[in-house]
Amino acid sequence: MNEEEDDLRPPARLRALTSWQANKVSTIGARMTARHMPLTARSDFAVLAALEEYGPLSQADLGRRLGLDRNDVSGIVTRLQEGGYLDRQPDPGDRRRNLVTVNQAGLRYLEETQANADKAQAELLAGLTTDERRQLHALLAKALEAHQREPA
Amino acid sequence: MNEEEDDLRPPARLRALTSWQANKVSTIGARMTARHMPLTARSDFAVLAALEEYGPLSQADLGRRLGLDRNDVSGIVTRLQEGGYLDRQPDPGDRRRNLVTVNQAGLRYLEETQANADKAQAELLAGLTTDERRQLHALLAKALEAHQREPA
DNA sequence: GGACTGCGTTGGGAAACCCAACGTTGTGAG
DNA sequence: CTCACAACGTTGGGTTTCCCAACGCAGTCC
Repeated sequence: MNEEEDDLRPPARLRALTSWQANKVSTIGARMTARHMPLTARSDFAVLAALEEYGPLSQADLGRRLGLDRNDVSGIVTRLQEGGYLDRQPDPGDRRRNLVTVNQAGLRYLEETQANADKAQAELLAGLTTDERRQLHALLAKALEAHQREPA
Repeated sequence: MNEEEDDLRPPARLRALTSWQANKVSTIGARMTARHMPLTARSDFAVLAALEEYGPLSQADLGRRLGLDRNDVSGIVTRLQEGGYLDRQPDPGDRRRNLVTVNQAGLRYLEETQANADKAQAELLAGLTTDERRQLHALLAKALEAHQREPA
């Protein structure tokens, strides 16, 4: 009967907006992610990846690197600390700061989360060839470059 | 002093994730949008665009077309109705449904929002050439196609 | 020493997403 | 014709992300 089964498409005005597309891709990515891990693991992943790559950081630096607000970083770090994945100690050289350091458990958790993220990623990009995935990645990276110095 | 000013980059593990990129692009898009209109106008735009393109729809159909939850559609439609942008009446043929119809004010509001969305879009994609924008749009569209039949 | 700034924390608001329940209304099977 | 079932709209709730504002404390620069 319904000769146009997949005519359930969003309106053209929406499909024309790249920002709407990006939002949809992001949402679907979150759904794929949620199938492999709790959503909070995304923030954990970001923080742990930053600590692994750049070494001990203050929470403010973490926020700047990840584009997160200070208060959100505070919450994430507290959660990770309570989970035993990192250590938080006042910086001896600047006692305003908390020096945040990953430990072994954190690195293990990071790898585990990376594996799950890769699975979600593969599902998200299922419709694209390897070349197309590379192109998409490059274009998104270039679009983001123009907004490096945004508020955070 | 700081020889690596733009070394404030997010960690490589994050930059490698297309889903993280898409999320960032989406967030920046929201920021650009917020500079031109209240954020709620995005949902308004989606609903009005669907009504304009497909004619009167039930709220459930709106949700399916836009990928929104029924309760969220309910709220948006209520807001738009209170703003005088659409009419909501029980479907005579199926009294479970609300038939939602755009009116003239709604169409005007749609065009106004479209103009603001275009401005935000231009700012979001400032770093890309026209060709790159086209490519990015096509790749995102293709990636989304593979997830047409998702939960909603 | 005093103004200024940065840090971490707390509290809060707005928006999107998702789930569960309820009463109402159609539909289809027995 | 009933009765079970499914769809609709509504309400309420929970979670996450992104912001903004304020506070007390610590460093910096004149």
